[in-house]
Amino acid sequence: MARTQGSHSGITGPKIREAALRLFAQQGYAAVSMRQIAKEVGVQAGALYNYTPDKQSLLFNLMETHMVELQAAWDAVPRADSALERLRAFTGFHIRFHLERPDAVFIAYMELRNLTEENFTVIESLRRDYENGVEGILKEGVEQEVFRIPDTKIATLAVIAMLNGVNTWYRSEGRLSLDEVETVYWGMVQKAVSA
Amino acid sequence: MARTQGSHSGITGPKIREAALRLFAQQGYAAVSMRQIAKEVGVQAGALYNYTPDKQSLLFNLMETHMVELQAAWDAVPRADSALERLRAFTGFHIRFHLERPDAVFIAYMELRNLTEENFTVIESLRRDYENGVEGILKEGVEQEVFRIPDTKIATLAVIAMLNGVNTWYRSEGRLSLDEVETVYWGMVQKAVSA
DNA sequence: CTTTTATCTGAACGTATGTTCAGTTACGGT
DNA sequence: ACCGTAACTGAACATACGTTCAGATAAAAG
Repeated sequence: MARTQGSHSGITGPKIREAALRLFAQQGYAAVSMRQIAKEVGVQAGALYNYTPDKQSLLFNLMETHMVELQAAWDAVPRADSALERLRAFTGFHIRFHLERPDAVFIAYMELRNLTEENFTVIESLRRDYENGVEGILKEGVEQEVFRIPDTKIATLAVIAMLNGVNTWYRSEGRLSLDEVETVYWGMVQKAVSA
Repeated sequence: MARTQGSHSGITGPKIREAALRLFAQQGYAAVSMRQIAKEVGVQAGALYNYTPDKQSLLFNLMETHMVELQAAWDAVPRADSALERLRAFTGFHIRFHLERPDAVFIAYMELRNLTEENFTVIESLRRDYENGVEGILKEGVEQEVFRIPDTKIATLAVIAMLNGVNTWYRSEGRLSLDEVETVYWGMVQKAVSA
């Protein structure tokens, strides 16, 4: 047999990416085999190669898509009037965006070492772009003397690291609502950079 | 040939742990083979099994040692008088301890998913102990109204996440000295939890 | 010097890996 | 109704994996 009933090209591609995303996040890129992904999709391993040239491209594709979507989503957030308001908007955005995609976030941070050198360069560049956006807000706030931080680069990384931490513990059935989490974190971020 | 010249048991064991630590951190547990570790030590793969029952134990041993040492080192830091001073001491301690062992830190945070269920439980418990120590400081500060934070558990995780971020960017040849880094982070931590 | 023992080699075990490809099937277009 | 082709199978490829073990060797013990 070949080409099982009801199989359409438009459905297998996404299914592969979804399965790879979940499995890579759960077990790690190196620990997941192409056969494992194929099984999850309901297909033989060879069929995957109609959708990706190799395993590495599959990983890179997932990470690049995530980073591009992240940047696009942030660009789509209306630009607030003050640096303080922009930082608040960023805090909320970052938390929510990351909590909606725990697997992609996990992969984007943990599987960098499994990327080819060229692929790594691309992803790193996308990450730097995103970080620079945040640093821009901080710099502006420092100039206007609404923020006081000795080093905007470090502060940027510190804020992002702090916010990323949410993904390690937040559970939607948990004690706090998303709004509460956002409020708590905004309180800390705001104070941490305040003048 | 067997038992090459000058080989002593006291030297191969540590060499294996060092090689495994470095390789696991660089490439990930699943991506590193026993033969690769053996090559780094200058020995055949089979010889590793005189020092570890299997690959999993090697990983677990590294992680457990790291967590135990972390706790012991923090316990050895003299207890400061006020909650504020204790938090400052913790900030400095945590940054320095982690920067001295980037590989072990990386593994302890990234390879949890490659642990057996029982092994995972042990490591998680050790981590919780460490976190609880920090939360104790925050709780005390809140009671004495020197800190104001809506949720000490979240604040604990946020502070630790922020501090852990140092390891992703700090280079000893870089722009800032260790003391400067410590000062900058302490400034942010202090403000973030301040009343 | 002789014996014991810790340490390591080298080969082998069964299994799994990423990837390729000739062949097969079911769908889309005519 | 027929064909062309996109989509998939199933087997095969070379290579690598974790682990075991009989045998070899150098150091330690007597």
